[in-house]
Amino acid sequence: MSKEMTVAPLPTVRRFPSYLRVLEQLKAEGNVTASATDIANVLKQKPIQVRKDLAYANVAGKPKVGFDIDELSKGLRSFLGWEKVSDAFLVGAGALGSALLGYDGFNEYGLNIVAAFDANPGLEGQKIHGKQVFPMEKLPDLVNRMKVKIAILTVPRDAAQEIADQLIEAGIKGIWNFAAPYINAPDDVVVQNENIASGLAVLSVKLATELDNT
Amino acid sequence: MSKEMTVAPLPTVRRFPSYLRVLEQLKAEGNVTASATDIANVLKQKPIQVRKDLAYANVAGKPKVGFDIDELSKGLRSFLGWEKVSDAFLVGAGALGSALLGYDGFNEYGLNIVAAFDANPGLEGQKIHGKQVFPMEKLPDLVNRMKVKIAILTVPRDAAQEIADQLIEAGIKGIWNFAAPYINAPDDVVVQNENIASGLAVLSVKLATELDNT
DNA sequence: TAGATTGTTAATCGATTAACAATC
DNA sequence: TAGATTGTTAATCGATTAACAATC
Repeated sequence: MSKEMTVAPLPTVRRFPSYLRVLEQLKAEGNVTASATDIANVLKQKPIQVRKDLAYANVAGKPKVGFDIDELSKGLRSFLGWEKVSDAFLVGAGALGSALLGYDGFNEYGLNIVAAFDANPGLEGQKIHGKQVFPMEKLPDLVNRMKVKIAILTVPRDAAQEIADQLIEAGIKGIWNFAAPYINAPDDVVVQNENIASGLAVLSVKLATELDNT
Repeated sequence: MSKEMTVAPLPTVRRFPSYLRVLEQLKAEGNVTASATDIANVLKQKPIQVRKDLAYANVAGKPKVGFDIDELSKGLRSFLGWEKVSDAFLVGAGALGSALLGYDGFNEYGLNIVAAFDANPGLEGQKIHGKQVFPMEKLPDLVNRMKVKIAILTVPRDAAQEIADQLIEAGIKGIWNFAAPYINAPDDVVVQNENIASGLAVLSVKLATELDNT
C-alpha cells in the first residue's frame, strides 16, 4: 500500500529539479505566479508534459493564472523530500569527488556533505573546499555516531564494490554511485548509478546523425 | 533517409557505455565470448533487454555461445562513433571543469579534451591536469584553427547562455552542457544537457519510499 | 465577459517484455 | 544430440500527447 505513495513516473521525477530552477529564475525576474506553459517555454518542452508532471506536486493552480511560484516550489521540494536537508558522506576525494565537495548547490537539493573519506593517507586531516577528509577506517564509527544515511561514491572503479560493501556494512542506506556502472547491494539499500558516459553517448549519436544530414 | 540511420531508442544508446564496460571486465577475466545473458547478469538487467539492445550493434552472435567480445565492442563503439577520437574544448575551468579535465577515461569514449578556456585571468597560461588554460578571447581563433566541433560547458549558470552563444558563433556544433538546465541553440547545433540534480531527485524519492516501507 | 489555463480522462506512441522458431 | 542462446515478431506496459470540460 505504501507502493501507492511511490507514484510519479521516474522521468517526471528527473524533470522536477529543472522545474525548480526555472521557478527560481522566473521569481528572480519578478514574477509571483507561473503557468505550466511559462515553464515549458523556458525549457522548450511541451506545456502538456509540464502540466501533467506538476499535477504530482499536489499544488492547486488557478485557471488563467497558473501557480503561485513559492507554493509550487514548496510542493515540488516536498515531493522530493528536499525540505529537510540530509547529511551525506563523500567517499573518494579524487578529482570528481573534490569537485562535488566544492559544489555549493547541494544544499538547495536537500543534501549536505558533512565530510569526506579517502584511502590516501596524504589527504588525511586535510580540508577540501572546507570539508574535512578522514581516513577510511573512521567511516563506520562516524556513520554510526552522526547517523548519516547517504554516501556519495567517487572512488576508482576497481574499488567501488568493495567500498560500497563497507558503506552498507556501516549502515549507509543510500548510495549515489559515480564509481562503477553497477553496484551490488541488498534490497533495503538504494543505489543510484550515475554514468557520465551515457550523456556522451547520446551526444555522439546525435552529432553523427546531425552531421550526416548536412 | 539518413533518418533511418539514426535509429536505436535513446534509452538503448544510454545503456551502451555500460555494456562496453562490462565487456571489458569480462575480457579481463579471461573470456573471449559473452552472451546477452552474461552482460545482463553483471548489470542485473533483463537478458531480453540486453539482447534487444545489442541487435543495434549489427554484430552476429552465435546461438549457445554469444558474441565475440572484441567484435561486439567494436560494433558498439562504431555505433556510437567512438572509433575515431574527437577533439573537444572545455569551457569553464572551475571545480567541475577541472575534474573533467582530470578524467582520463574520455579517450575510451571517443573524446579528447585538447584545451580549456576560462574567463579568470589568473588561470591564463596555467595547466590543469596537463591541459593548457586559455583566456576566452582566444576561443574563436582556436576553434577555427583546430577545427574543434565539441565543447564541454562547465561555466557558472548565469554565464551559460552567453558563453554558449559565443561557442556557437565560433563554429562549435556539439555542446555538452553541465552549466544550466537548458540552453538555446540553432537546429544545427546539438546540445546535450546534463543535470546532476536529476539523479539526486531519483535517489531522494527512492530513499523516501524505501524508508516508508520499513 | 472572453479566453487562457487547469485538471483529468482518453488516445497514441514508443519502449520493454514475452514468445518462439532457427541454430550452433 | 540436447539445450542454451540468437534473432525477430507479437503482446504488453507505461509514458507522452491529445482532447475537453471546468473555472478563474
